[in-house]
Amino acid sequence: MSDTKIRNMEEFAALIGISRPTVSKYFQDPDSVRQSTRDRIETALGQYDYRPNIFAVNQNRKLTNIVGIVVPYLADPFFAEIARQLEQRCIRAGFRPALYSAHGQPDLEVDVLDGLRLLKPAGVLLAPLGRISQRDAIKQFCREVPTVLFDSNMDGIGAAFVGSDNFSFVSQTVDYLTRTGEPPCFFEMQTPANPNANKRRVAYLTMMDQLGLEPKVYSVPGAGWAFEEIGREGALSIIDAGGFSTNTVLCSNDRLGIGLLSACYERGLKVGRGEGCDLRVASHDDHPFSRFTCPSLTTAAHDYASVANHAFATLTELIDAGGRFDERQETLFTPKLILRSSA
Amino acid sequence: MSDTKIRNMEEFAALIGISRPTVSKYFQDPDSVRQSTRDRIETALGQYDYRPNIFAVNQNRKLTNIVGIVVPYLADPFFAEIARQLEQRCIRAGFRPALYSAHGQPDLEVDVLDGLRLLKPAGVLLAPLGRISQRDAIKQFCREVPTVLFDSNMDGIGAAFVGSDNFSFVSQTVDYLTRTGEPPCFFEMQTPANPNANKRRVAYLTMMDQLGLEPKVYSVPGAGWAFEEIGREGALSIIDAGGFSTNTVLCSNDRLGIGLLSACYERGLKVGRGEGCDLRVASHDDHPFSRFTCPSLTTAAHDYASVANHAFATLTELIDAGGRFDERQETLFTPKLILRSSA
DNA sequence: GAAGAAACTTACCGCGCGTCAAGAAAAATA
DNA sequence: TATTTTTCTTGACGCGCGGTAAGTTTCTTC
Repeated sequence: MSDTKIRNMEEFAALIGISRPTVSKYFQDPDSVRQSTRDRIETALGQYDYRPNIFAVNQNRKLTNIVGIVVPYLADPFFAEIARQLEQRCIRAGFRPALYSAHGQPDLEVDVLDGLRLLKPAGVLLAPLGRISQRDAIKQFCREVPTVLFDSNMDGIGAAFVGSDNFSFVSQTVDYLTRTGEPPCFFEMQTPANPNANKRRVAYLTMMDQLGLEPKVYSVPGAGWAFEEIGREGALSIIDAGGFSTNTVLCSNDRLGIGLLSACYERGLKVGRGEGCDLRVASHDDHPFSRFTCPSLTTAAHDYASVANHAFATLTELIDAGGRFDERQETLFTPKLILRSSA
Repeated sequence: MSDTKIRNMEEFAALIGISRPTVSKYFQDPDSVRQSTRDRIETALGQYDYRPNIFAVNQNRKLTNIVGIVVPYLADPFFAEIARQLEQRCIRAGFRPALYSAHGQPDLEVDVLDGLRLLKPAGVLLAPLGRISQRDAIKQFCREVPTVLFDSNMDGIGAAFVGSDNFSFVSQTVDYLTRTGEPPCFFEMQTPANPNANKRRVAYLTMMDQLGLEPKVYSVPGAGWAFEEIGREGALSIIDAGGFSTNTVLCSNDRLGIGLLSACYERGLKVGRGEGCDLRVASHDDHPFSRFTCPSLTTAAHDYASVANHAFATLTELIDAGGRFDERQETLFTPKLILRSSA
């Protein structure tokens, strides 16, 4: 590696005796130049430390090779995990991923999108906050930037949506629980941040109705993203007020479930499906930590890999199609029931 | 909000009857123009949807207002949390945070830094992978870009380091555990990814030596970032081989501890400090979920807020100082013992 | 070897903004 | 009002690259 400082493409081209336009062509598509010149450029790249100036490159492009990834709350391991998978797919496909979190705040979500728009990204993978999102701002953004929504759907917004089938989540867990013991009551947040929670409650009510069973929903107070704490506090109240109506609790999501397990432990309730257990607890999402809870959490798992794969594949399709689909696509993946020890 | 599309600063300036250089000055420092012109510009900004082109702006700057934040593994809630706090401080201070994860891979860490260098960031907050980092590449990066390391120190690299005092972590937990029961054995990974783990082991050995007690270290096999799984598997082996040498286990970090708790539960060992408990378990970090484990985990907590505050403050100092300190600064914050039910 | 195709070179403009110098206008001070 | 100071305008250049047109060289193909 030579120490010669190269200031721009002109200098780099001169150094290896090739014209700048040819070098420029190479950087946009290495296959677009003759093999021999490609070799010369690439050996030079090994010798000298030159890479095109990102800002200059992107200034003249209608679109950059940046792909935005926006999640509602990155400190939630579910989103961290899905973001991780999306990022790696972007990198492998030659895009530059730019990862953002709305930190649970609708105004920050808009700020993030505003900032992202300036980057002229080739496309954006967006998991919106949901219910509290500033709908119009997001809609406007999606009109201007090729966007695929994931995890949380918003009617008519974005060129496509990729997520998991909330009804299937609940139908599988309810089915399993009713087959193997008392029918479940449903444990959720009063004011859930995203629409999946509502769909899950509706699915629960529908399933119970279909089975001819009496539904019972516990909506515990609390807002924000501290789900475990909300679940824990809510469960403590319920337990202290006499407990749940059945010995089987189905949580809207794993993080609430983790809080519930914590409350049960604190109150000396034994959770599980074996002899001498007081409560069965099941949940949804397959949160990265749900297999390490005590007891390990029976849950229905997102197909993380498929969601990430398909979301990214849909985005590249969308980009190739010029940023527009004739029809909005919606893809739901079927979750998978994971039996562990809690139910 | 008018629908007139504004293509550049020239048009925007013309529209409000101000010269482009003046508008440019405004965007670099709103206070640098007369109040009356500032008002005219800002009312226009409310009416029309114009913002300077990021790429064009940054092309002519030696440094941008981008602050890079790099963590070794974003799906680890500890890093997600600290990254979240750093990001918000950047935003509040008017920087554009750019968040990256090395996904646990040293080569990706180098790629991330290479990509970051092209962005000409004002500064970078870097938590390196540690032991497996490509030291020379990181050193070179730090020479070129004002960088503050956090969480994981690397001798002589970066202008400053901000982290937690590993010795204090361990001295507090060991002290507490020995005062209140049997002295602890130490539970760790064989090949820890980052240097904090080694410091904690050394601190344990030192403390035990000072107290005149016999140390006992369990180094369980495993590499990578699936700490819970590694802790769980390792603990299962130990338990099945006859158990720990004392009834008190001190884990190198909370994620290993979570795995250990999971193993204990599975084998029917009751963890806690009360009557009828088989094992006391304590740990370090105050992982976001450690208060929801069963039982809740006694641990020593990072002072997240102080680390984030001071790391960011140090970076702004560094930037103001032109990217160089006379002397490398190291700041360690004292962790805080958090007593919960596991020990 | 000639003809045609492919790949290259040279020369130039444009992108949107930072920045500077000179001069004009406005505001503050005397 | 006259003078100084501050702020603004005009005009121009440069940043590093994308892109194009016309001409030249190199590689195919028969």
